[in-house]
Amino acid sequence: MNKPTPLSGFPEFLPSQRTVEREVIATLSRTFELHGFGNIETRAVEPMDQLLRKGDTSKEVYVLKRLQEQDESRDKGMGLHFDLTVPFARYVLENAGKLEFPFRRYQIQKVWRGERPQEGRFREFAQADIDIVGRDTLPFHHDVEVARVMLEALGKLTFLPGFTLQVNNRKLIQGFYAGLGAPDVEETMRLIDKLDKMPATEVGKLLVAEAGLTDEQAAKCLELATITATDDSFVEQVRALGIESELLEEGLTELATLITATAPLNTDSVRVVADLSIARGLDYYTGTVFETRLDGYESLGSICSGGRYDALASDGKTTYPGVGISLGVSRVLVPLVQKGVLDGDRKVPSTVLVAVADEESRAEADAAAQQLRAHDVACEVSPNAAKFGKQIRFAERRGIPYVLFATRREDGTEAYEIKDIRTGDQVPADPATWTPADQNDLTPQVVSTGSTTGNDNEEQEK
RNA sequence: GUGGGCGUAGCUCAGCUGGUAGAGCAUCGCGUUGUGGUCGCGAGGGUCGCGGGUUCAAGCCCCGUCGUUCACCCCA
Repeated sequence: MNKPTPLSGFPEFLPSQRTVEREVIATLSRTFELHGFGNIETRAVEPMDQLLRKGDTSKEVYVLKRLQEQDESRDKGMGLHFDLTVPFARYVLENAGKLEFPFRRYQIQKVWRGERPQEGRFREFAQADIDIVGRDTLPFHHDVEVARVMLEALGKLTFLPGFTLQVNNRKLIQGFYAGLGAPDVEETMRLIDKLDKMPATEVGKLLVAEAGLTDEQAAKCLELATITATDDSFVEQVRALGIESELLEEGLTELATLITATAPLNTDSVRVVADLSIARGLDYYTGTVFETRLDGYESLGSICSGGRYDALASDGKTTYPGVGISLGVSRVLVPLVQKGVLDGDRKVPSTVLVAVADEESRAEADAAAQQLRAHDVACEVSPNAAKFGKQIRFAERRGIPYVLFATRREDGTEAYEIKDIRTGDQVPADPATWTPADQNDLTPQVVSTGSTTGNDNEEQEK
């Protein structure tokens, strides 16, 4: 068989690299649970009509089909989910009678999109979502809550570069555009969303040409989008533009509340900023919207996004409003791991390699290994009785920090010595009780090599 | 889906206007006969992505194809 070529857009990790991903997932899960979010996992597949509702024809869905399918018209069709929000909405409706509202859950799963892969952009990738959904109503303080929870989680991922959480509010910008007299608020928003990819002057031309704005109106929209603030000072800046509408006021109040409430969570590595250029394309968001940039890796785009959707799900009688935010686990990790910035410190979980002096004594080595495992020290027994130098090198290659040797005392009784191959220190040890001095040696650890600043400087110039 | 770049050893790459396939790192062995890493010496490893064409001769030129990558689109 020929060597298989890797499939682009379907990233896979080596065992040591997987350490990084597992650590991130464990940290996220623990933080979410500390805030009372329960975990669910939904099936990989949804009916096509669920996936394509909201007339979103641009979504590239992977369709599921049986190989021997005879009658295609019989099956209404299934596709792999392209996010975790649509399946969650369906899940809420399906289990509405059994869930406690407001219902909060986290979900860390793979999703699939039939797009052309690029850096940080894949066809199969993992995301971590938290959402809170209410029945009929959901107070605004939950918008603040999801932001706080995600900020706390990101802050715990200390081996990653810093984050900037950018917040805006759809009511604010829609109210502004409407108050301005924009004929097509949706289109205006969609074009404003392009500001991170396109110069403001270009967007201005499009606003006139495609959204039907006058030059003055377009200028006001662009001016609004330049406003950023780390506190509620943006309110005055918006008012200074002289536009008034009820919706705008509502948005200003909400955004100010959120920024003020999350400001105390700012640290060196995690920042919250009101950024009025954030719009989030044409989506189901109705209020708060989030995007997140990773310091030094701005070209990845937003690595953690979400917001408020007043009609996450509806069964016709009851409407379920929600607010949530989703971290692109693969988007963050795959580029950093592939660049070698992040990795695990070993290729195997073992803390100890039990050396084998000769095949006759393998049983003793196995017994010593079991004594280590009995008190949770991961270990493996050398696969062969090669020269000890070879066995030490075997451990070193795998990143196993300790090697256990059986020795024979003068009186003929068996004793053990354990060697820390990083320092060369070798001391007597009892496999029944030995544990490493450093607790971190018990499990593989994430190591951050190289710079955490990334290499986006060239791209930042334009 | 549209347009550009690139496919040579496990990895990173060199290979001039066509003339017998190379380097560094990694791997393995020996020096060093049961405690590694340094150093020295040596060895193994290739359908040059695949198919066709031009030529006395193709890694190199031409056509096709597949893979990959970047940009657009869209987004985690």
